Amino acid sequence: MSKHAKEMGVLKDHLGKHQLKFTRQRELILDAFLKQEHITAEEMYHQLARKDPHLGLATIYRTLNLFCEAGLAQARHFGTQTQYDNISHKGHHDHLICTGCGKIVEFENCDIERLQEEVASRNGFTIQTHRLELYGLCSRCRH
Amino acid sequence: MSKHAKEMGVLKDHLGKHQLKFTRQRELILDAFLKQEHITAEEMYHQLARKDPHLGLATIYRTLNLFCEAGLAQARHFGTQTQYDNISHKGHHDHLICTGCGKIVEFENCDIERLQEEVASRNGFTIQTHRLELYGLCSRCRH
DNA sequence: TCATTTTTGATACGGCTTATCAATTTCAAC
DNA sequence: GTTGAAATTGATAAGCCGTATCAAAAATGA
Ligand SMILES: [Mn+2]
Ligand SMILES: [Mn+2]
Ligand SMILES: [Zn+2]
Ligand SMILES: [Zn+2]
Repeated sequence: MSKHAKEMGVLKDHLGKHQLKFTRQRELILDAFLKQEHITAEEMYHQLARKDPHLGLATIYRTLNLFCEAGLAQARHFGTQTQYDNISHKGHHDHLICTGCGKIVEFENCDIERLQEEVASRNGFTIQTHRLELYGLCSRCRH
Repeated sequence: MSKHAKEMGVLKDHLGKHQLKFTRQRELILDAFLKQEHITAEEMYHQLARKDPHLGLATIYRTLNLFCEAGLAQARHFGTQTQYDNISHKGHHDHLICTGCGKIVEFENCDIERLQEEVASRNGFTIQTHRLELYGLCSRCRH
């Protein structure tokens, strides 16, 4: 049984339901993706260049977006490039980002979430999504 | 005494401190900018085309970025284009954004801010900036 | 195997913003 | 008010990141 059997199953389910095909590239990219917490398309392109030098960047983008549709990934626009967040085994969370070294720390805080709902309803809004990112220096970079 | 004398003073101070010059374009753009809460460079370009058809888009971008450095504006990346937020007479705030009509509502919530600090320090971070955006439907768009 | 449909990879394109650079304007010193 | 160094402007090229295009290749299932 492969290391990522469960997620591979999620992907195959999604493919089956949408008349999409299971390809060598999709398998390769999923395997690499699941080893990461956050990764950009470009980073993955360079990583995978060793395993398959002919894998195109467009395929990486297409496939990571496919993972988003399948619920395995989520696109996050932190800096200039899109980070694909591996949410296969995680619920909702927000991020702390170090402006020094780029380190990303995940966190959840129900109190903040609840206050967000309060702010929204006070203004007559119904929240669909939100983004909360805290930018600053990690302990290592502060010194 | 002009309507925007105070902000014009802030701009002139900044110019003086940085060996920059006071130009007709900068005055024109500041006047238009201060009448808005949030505006994109493109929107301002079209608005000002009537007053000065030769005003270039690059000048608008440059000048809005200058206002950011002078502390009069703040760039916010809500959607595809950058919104320049008029903060000349406002403190820090976050935003509710309607995904239906694009309406933007500003809010402040010290409790959220305090919890953010807690999360950060618990993780060894010192916050420099943050972004909090709540996306959803306003009361009008919900019905 | 065969036929149909989807996918892939190379690359052109597009939206938004900044860089480039010659011509113009500002402004402080005469 | 002239002058001249320095900054600014406007037109447009370039850059970045991601998507669209399309012919060739691969996958599916009858
Ligand atoms: Mn994450
Ligand atoms: Mn605002
Ligand atoms: Zn760091
Ligand atoms: Zn609305």
